[in-house]
Amino acid sequence: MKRAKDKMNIFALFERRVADAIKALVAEGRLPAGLDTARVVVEPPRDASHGDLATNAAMVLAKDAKSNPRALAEMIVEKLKDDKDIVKLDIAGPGFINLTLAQDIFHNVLREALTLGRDFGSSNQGKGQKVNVEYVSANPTGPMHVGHGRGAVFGDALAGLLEFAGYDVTREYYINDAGAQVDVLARSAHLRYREALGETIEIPEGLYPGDYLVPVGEALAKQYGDKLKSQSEAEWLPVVRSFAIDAMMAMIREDLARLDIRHAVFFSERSLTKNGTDEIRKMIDDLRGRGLIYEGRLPPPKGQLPDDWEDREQTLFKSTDFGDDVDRAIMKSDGSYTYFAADIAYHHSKFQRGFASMIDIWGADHGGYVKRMQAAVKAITGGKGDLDIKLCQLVRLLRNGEPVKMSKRSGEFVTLREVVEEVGSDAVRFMMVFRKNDGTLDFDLAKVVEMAKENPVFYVQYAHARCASVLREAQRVFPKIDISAAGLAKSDLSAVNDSSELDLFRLVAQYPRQVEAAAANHEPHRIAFYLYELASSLNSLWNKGKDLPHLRFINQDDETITRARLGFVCVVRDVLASGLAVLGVSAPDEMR
RNA sequence: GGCCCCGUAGCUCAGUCGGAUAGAGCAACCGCCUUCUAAGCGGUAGGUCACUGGUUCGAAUCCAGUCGGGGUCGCCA
Repeated sequence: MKRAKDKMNIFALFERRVADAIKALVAEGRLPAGLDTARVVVEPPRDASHGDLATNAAMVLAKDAKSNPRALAEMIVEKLKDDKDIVKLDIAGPGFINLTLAQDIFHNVLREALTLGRDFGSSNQGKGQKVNVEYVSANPTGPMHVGHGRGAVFGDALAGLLEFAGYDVTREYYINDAGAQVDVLARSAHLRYREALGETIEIPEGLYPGDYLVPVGEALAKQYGDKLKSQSEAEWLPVVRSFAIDAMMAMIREDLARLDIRHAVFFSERSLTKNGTDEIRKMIDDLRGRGLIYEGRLPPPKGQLPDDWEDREQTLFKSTDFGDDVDRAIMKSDGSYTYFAADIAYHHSKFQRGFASMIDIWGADHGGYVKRMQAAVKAITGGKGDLDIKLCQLVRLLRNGEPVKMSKRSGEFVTLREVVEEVGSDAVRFMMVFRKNDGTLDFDLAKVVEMAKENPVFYVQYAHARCASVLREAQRVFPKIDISAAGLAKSDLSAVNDSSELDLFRLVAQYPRQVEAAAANHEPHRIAFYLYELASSLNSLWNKGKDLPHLRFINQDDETITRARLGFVCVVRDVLASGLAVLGVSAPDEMR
């Protein structure tokens, strides 16, 4: 299987052949040994008239080879020219080598794509390496808003992408159930509890006013009667807190499920210090033993000084040893741990669970926290762990270009659930990754449900439906044709050779490469843009059949050509379905 | 003030670990569109890739600085 997958990636395939040519030249003594070929790439040329593939090998190696790029290119071309899969080699510009491939290559790619089906594009890039993707991690104090939704969708799409690229992915959620905010939640819920018992209550400033706690209060009343009413806060708080956190997490999980997001691990911050074990203490002691924890004073922040600033000795982590700008506090003045301290222990737990590779998805407002967390991971893993942190910028919710604001239910914001209910999971999921994560995103509730090319969700799904429709129609016209992928893999594809068809093939052949690049850079948006491009290419070809009937996918008088064209229609359908599946978006067979 | 992110066509944005003549959608203009599933297809026009300098055979991409926008800034989470 591995070999089949690799063979599918023509860029990787010819990268090896170029490398082999260089090796041969070294063996013959015509090039010096020890050349670094890491920067050699084979990529699609910007301009299709330059051929199918281009390599920078000669330019990259010229200096070390003590040669000039064009002379070197000629040597490489000489080695490649006997390759039967290459029909044309040009040296162009500053020393590019342009390769034009035999059409067979594309036909073979198509045939193998048909054979692999949904596996086409997947790879062994990750080699089964364990990766932990932590995302959402919204505080369990209320419903999720649209910003959470972006992180949720981004994280889930990235997880799916990495799985497709051969990583062993664990989806994880960190429940911040230990800070002061969950005490506030408990007090807010307790008020709702008293309300459920018939009291008239008023929610003071600083507590959570949202309606969503009303049912929690009612549930508390049902379970505990008036028992909690006579207790002191010290008595009822842990009970109500735990109850309310569970209720909030149930709500959040329900919201996530509507987007088909399901984490494998829910890790509780509180569990780090439960039942007599204190993982945070252990971690601090360990770091202290290595001289990375000390009592000291931090310089005051520059610029506007906080009102309550006072110079004070603190317990600090020496994050500056690992690239941070200042050392960071790990104990509060009342002796409790900071959030950072718990987070260090949490990431230590990930590492101990076998994740040398960790990815965190955070909101952009946590940008100031990145360096210290990465410093901490370096410290606790001895440099063996890698933490990539992807920041998701704000989502601006619009309706026909006008900002959407406020929601009664949540108390302050439009909830994610409301948005998913209005426009559907597919629109939310696709649009949330139709932007780079580090740019702000406009999400227009009206536009994402339009049936038009400017709405990418629709456009891509429609292209998939069109392929499915063509196959259905073909089955009607030619009942004898086996329209399954396996059946179409037997088609004689050599008749498909119109230039616009070959353009589409080139795009299809890029899919494995796009997946690898997207996975390597942790950028799922590349898949979304690729799918849009593929949909556009298909529709363009479809439209050509209007003026040039001989290019139509179904030709009633020619079963051979029809079989061949159905082959690539099937491949395009499957690539669209595959990419959409990676992003967690459905691929409908018809648009209604 | 420190740190992080962003700055690409009128607007919204892509741009391959540095590669050839910088792309798409929308808007504008021109043409086509009663098709195998309609919601489109083709074309024209539109650019000092914020600015300056550096590295390089080669920079939208890397580095330094400047300007502009956003975020963040000792114990919140």
